[in-house]
Amino acid sequence: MEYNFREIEKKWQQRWVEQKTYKVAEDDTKKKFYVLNMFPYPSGAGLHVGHPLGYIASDIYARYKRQQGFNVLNPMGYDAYGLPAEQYAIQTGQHPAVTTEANINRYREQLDKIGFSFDWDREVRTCEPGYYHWTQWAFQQMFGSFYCNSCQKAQPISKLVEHFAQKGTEGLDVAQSEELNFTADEWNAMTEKEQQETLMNYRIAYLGETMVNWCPALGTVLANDEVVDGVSERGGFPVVQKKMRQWCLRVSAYAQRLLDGLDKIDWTESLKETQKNWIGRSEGAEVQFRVKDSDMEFTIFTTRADTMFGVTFMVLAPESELVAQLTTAEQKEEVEAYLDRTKKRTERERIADRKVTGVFSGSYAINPFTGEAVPIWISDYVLAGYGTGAIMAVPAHDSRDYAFAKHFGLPIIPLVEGCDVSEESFDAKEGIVCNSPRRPHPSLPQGEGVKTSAIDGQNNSLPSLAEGQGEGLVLNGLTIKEAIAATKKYVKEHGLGRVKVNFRLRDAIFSRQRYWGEPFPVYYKDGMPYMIDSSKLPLELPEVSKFLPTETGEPPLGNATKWAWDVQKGEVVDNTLIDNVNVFPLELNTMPGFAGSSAYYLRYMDPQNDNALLSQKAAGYWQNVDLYVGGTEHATGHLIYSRFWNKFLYDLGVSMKDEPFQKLVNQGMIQGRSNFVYRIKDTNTFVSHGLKGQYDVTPLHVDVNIVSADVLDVEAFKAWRPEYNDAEFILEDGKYICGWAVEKMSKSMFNVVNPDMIVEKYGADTLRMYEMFLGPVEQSKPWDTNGIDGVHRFLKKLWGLFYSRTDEYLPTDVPATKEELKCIHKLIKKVTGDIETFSYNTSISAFMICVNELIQLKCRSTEVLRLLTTLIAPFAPHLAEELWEMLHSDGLPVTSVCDAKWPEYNESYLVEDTVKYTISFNGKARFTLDFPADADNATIESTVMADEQSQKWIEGKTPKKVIIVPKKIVNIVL
RNA sequence: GCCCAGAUGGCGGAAUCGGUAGACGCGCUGGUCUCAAACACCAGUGGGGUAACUCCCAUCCCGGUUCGACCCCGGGUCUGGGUACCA
Repeated sequence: MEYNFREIEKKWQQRWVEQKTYKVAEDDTKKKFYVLNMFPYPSGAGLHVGHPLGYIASDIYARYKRQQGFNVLNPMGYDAYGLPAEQYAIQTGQHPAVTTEANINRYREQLDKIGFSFDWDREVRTCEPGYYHWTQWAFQQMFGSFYCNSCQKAQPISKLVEHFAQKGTEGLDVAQSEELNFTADEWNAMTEKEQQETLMNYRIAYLGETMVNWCPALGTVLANDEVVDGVSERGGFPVVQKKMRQWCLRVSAYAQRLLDGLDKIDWTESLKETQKNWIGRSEGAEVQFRVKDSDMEFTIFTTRADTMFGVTFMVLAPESELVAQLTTAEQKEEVEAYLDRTKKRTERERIADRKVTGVFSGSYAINPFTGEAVPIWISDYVLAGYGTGAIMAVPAHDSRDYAFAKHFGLPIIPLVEGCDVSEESFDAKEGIVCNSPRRPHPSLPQGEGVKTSAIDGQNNSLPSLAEGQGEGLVLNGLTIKEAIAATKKYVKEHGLGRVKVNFRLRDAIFSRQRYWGEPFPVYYKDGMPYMIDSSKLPLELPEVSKFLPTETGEPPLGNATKWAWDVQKGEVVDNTLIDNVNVFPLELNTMPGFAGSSAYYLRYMDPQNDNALLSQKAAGYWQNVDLYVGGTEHATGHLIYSRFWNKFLYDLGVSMKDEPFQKLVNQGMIQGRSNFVYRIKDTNTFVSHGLKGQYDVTPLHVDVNIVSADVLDVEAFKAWRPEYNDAEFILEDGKYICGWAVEKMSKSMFNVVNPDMIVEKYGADTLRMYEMFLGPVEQSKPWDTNGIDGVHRFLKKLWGLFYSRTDEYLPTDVPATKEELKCIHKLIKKVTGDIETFSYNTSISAFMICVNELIQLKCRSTEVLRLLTTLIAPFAPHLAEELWEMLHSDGLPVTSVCDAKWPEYNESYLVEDTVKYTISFNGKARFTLDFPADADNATIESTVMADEQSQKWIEGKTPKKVIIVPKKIVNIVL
């Protein structure tokens, strides 16, 4: 009987469905294990061979854990909202729901062929009301919460309102957009609208006026991680900066917790590093600068407090509110021209063109340490969104300030002993501080009302600072680190500013001007947003006549005619009924892609629950994800957002764990292996790869599916495209050899390999094992169908242990021999260890070696074959089920191999009788000798010394040293 | 620019603690079977010299530590990824 994979796979896939083999439920008698894949966006192109890589890896692990007795949750679903379906809808009028559904069905069909152990009863789709109900609910909870810094936790906004009513902002330590100060009386005197607007400053989901990445071509805003090199990640359209009122999530409030949490989870160091950089914690100081001839003051942030004596100018971001206040009348025109110019530049232009630009505001700031008046400039190298949007420039020790100073001829004052700043700035934080304090700089006038900090000649007297500011500061002689600390302390003690930690992580912009996303459960009354009653959720996405923005530039939901909220009835009603008394307009924006993917892992725990995101019981049992498998491209998007989202839900008591994904494995990308043919220029003649050097040729991509082992199927090529019908070929050795290259797998390179085709030709088990055999899961590697025969051959060999070529069923109840047991126990040890470390490729090698050995040994033992079948079940589940069934044809009750207990190896079978030692002289290996496994060092040494071959190498010398490494090597140093 | 990861045969990749390279598979070469091809099976396969045991050279480059280095340390080259005026 042949290994008929088609029949076997069909049979078992059917049986798994019928018997609901992979259905899981909470079971208090078993320990849980939660395996999760990053759910796919169902694109129109279907799956290629790279997509299932991670799913196969996690499926193997899930099956392995199940065999170890764990209750394994291994769900799958679809991230169903997204731009491509909407773009397609705009072009064709086809409703995104329709295309999405069709794509999902295609994905499902493809996935089902591969034999995953998913519990499909738990499937989620982010675009379904039953799912996005809870996305909307979470948003409402964020709207109704603020973040308390002192208790490090989200709190109900009502607590804050109470605090304001009693104490105003006094004693408040909370996350906020800007620092507000008001008294209880002032709060109580505010109108409803004023109070609501004030609360926006604190809510975790808030409506904020922010600079956004506006993509005119897509007609929407994009999050920072959706913008790559100044163009949109999807489509590659230009992006400009624009100020808009948008929903935002106060992710920044959680910055410290997001950073600290990284220490508690089992992710790769490089991914943690990426997140650390993205969060970007920096410790520094905020220092106040007075404006000369004015009572104005402004604050800057610096991490280099030690460079206070090197400040020679100040710079404001063009978008800073200070610009208008500090621009003098005579500079006004020039400043406005500059602002206009910078506003017009797209993000991309700014990146491409790093010219130094800037304009003088006309005002001066007074350095509180030197009393000098330094000019205030405006330049786009300072960002409005970071720190305070204003900096003190120290050209000697910051390369950007240096470039600016050189360009505009501003003074440069070095502050580190022996540093040379004639050509470039000295940015390193090492060396000994000098010039602090120092003599006044001749080109920097003294500010009014501030005493001089002059040092006369060699007199090292302290500089006197602004009146009432106490003792001066001496940094000279300190290391930079010490100087930073000393200055911070001084700043704090003298009320010049405060010590401050800043984060690079920004709040997430949560509005998208799109149709195909979750609608906000929000209506507007008097210009202020209100949440619709949570008992009325979900608020379903309305139908629209077209998917483009309206003529007035409103988002696509502006096209909906039934998109108003009747507060009395608690339902969506026709827009014509809007009276702003009982019926109000609904929000027209929708939520971004990451909204639906931020808590889906929680929903899998209890996917059909209509009363809550999930029950406390389900949450208590499943806790969090034990193993999360997905691509590294989500490092600064999804993996930040969902950690934030989970922490918020944790604060609410909904999620049980502070971190959602305990262990994370990043699967590598599968690249395509493209093939090329070489057309001789201006002809229809193609020359084989080895001879192309003799002609002037154009390489052309050729469909990899008509190439086998780099040999072109010439007839198939002629049939591929009409223009090649009469193509001619110059062959080598009678074959047309193609060139190849590793590229991204994509249609345009004709290198897409479809898993269905592989399954059809070789079977799912071969596909699964081959994908794992290609190399380590974490590594990117090219797909090369050529190697697949080896794995397929192995499965046939495995089958051959059960059926001879003459269709004789081989296994019998003969006792296993010592060699067979040794062989199989070695395998148990190897495979168990490999699965734990995701080294599936080496496990598969071990399987091949073991099966070959068993064939050599003519193994017939059911005992051994049962163990072998158990071990291979996670890798090749269909075949294993079939073999398992055959092994139980003796009348024993047949259960699925999925529940076959994972075996433990017995060390006693693995013990070797003798051990090989390599004998080396002066580190050069010469020969080997066998010793009994329990021989001691003294015996080994004396035997080696007496050995004839050794004597040849020793040549009568007395060895200086003899090193015996257990079971490996004897080295004799002469 | 900064941060991270990596570099081993013709190819994908092995090598647990530093233990004397190249597991396993592909490809290639030769053989068996066949009218022939495919499949299958057997043998060989890092490079170089030799009739041969054996020997020499080989894990990106240079240097170091060690009896011994793909592995540890220092310097450099290249490739991939992240990030980009974050003060």
